[in-house]
Amino acid sequence: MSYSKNIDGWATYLKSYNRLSQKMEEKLKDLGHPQLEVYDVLWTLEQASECSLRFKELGKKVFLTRYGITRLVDRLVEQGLVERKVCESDKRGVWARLTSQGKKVRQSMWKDYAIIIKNDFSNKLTQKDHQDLIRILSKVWQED
Amino acid sequence: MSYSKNIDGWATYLKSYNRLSQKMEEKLKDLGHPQLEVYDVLWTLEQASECSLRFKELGKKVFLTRYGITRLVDRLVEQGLVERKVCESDKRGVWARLTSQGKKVRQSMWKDYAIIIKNDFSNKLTQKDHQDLIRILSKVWQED
DNA sequence: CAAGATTGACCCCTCAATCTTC
DNA sequence: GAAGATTGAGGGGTCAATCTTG
Repeated sequence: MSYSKNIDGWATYLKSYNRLSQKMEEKLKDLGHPQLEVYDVLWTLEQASECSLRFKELGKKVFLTRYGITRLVDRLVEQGLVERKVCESDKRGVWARLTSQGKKVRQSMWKDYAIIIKNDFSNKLTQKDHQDLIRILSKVWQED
Repeated sequence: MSYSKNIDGWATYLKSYNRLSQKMEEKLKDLGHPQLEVYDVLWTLEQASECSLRFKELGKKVFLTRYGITRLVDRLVEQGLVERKVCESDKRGVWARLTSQGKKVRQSMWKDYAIIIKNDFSNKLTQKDHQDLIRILSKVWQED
């Protein structure tokens, strides 16, 4: 993948992300934590009002495709990290709600995750690097 | 994920990559192409001397874990894109070699992939952005 | 019929166990 | 016994078909 300078940017982006995220996920797993996707769901719910979101909304906010949401949440329900509740005002919808157990698990993950992020990512960059990176990546992707 | 400025950098990196790569993969799929992982393997082989690599080497150069290599290559062999050959000097090893059909498929993918990269990534950044991005991301990850 | 979610079938990945060759 | 690769079982993603409610 080295046809031109512009392509090299993409190649570096692709490769650095995959290498780094794989390495970090491995560390989390070795510490007995769930995958990053689980963290993403738990954290997304915790940020929401009353720790609740409709499946539809949750699917949009999380990185996963909407296909996976039902089954992923099912697993979290089995583990007691999330509750589900049919929406009363529109019975087509379903709410997912973070349980107190779910909050504990997220906090426990964060304790290690934060250290990993700092060691493998943040501490390798200067403040200006961070600013530049955010500015540049925001150009190729904007929040919904 | 907004505990501090340093964490925000990671969060932006994570989210931008997942959103963008998902969108680009979708476009490739809609055009009837295989997944990016397949491109990665074909291109890695094409760059190698005589379009051949040992499985071990291929697994290291590609983003995937080594676990997936046997089965992924099996699929590519079934599709006639790759050949396999036992290594004569060390019969524990196996060589994977890109076929002419595999070259054609990679070129066909690249025709569309290059356009997608330019539209969704390269053209949104300045030359300096590209340089900065490569410089920054190289700090968090160095090639083997 | 549309929206939201679930299900079934299929595909692929993961990991540990295994096989062959060194 | 170690290195390189394969296999089987189980987990999980993907997509189309389906079900329910609006």
